[in-house]
Amino acid sequence: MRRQVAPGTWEVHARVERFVEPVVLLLLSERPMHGYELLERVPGLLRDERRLDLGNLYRLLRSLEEEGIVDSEWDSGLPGPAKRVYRLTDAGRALLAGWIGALRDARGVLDAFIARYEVEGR
Amino acid sequence: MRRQVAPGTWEVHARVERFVEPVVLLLLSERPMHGYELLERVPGLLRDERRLDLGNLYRLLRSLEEEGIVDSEWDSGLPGPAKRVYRLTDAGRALLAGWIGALRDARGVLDAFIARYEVEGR
DNA sequence: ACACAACATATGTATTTGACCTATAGTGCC
DNA sequence: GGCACTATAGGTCAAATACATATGTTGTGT
Repeated sequence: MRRQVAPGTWEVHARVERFVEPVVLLLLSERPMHGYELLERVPGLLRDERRLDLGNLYRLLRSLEEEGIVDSEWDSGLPGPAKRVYRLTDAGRALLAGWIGALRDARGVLDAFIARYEVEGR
Repeated sequence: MRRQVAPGTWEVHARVERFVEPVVLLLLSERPMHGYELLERVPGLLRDERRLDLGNLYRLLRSLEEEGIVDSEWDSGLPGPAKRVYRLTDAGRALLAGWIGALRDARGVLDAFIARYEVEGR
């Protein structure tokens, strides 16, 4: 999140808590997908602000399934090892809508913060 | 950060990790202040997205001082108990600048995410 | 047929961050 | 003196994230 690269220069990364969750939901809302494919596609929405941990991604998927936000089935039809394909449920779609509202709020907070910084002669 | 208030309705809060840090830095960049005053002013920039923990705020201030990002002195002149007044150092100003850049990036990530959600017919 | 890289899912554990709770002491007021 | 308020501080626990390792399958090259 932050580290001093030289005296007077900081490398800072600002990240939204649990942001992988809405990213996974959005991708699954576009079409069903298996974990490994999410692993490849999630970083596109995170924009290298954070590297995705594969262990935590698989854990997230299983806990979302326990909550009824996604469901899954094994797909052994296609080439390669069997994949567990996840799809968004109606509850998942509702949760995604909730996330969108929350993220809009967060953007408002950021806007206000940055604007206040810019007000002062800098 | 999220909880189901009714079937089909989620209450979600999206928060930037460690956001209290840049908020404290911005407030101290405007003028020196003591911890208890920050405790009152920080929530204005957080916009009730999160409640501020006083224990963690004091810990943050002391760790920022250890890193040379702020410095402090006791002020027993004014009415009321003695206060430790913090002011931003040059290193602190540099760190705040780093945070601003990071927060702009985070806002970009949010914009892209929300835009992608809106593209689909919803 | 075999080695090997890539695909795919999964578990274990440490560290960091944040939430919640309690402690302590000075000051102003009634 | 008792009480609310100001002010700083520490302890502890749960959640979130980072880092590391395990395990089996499939496709490709030789």
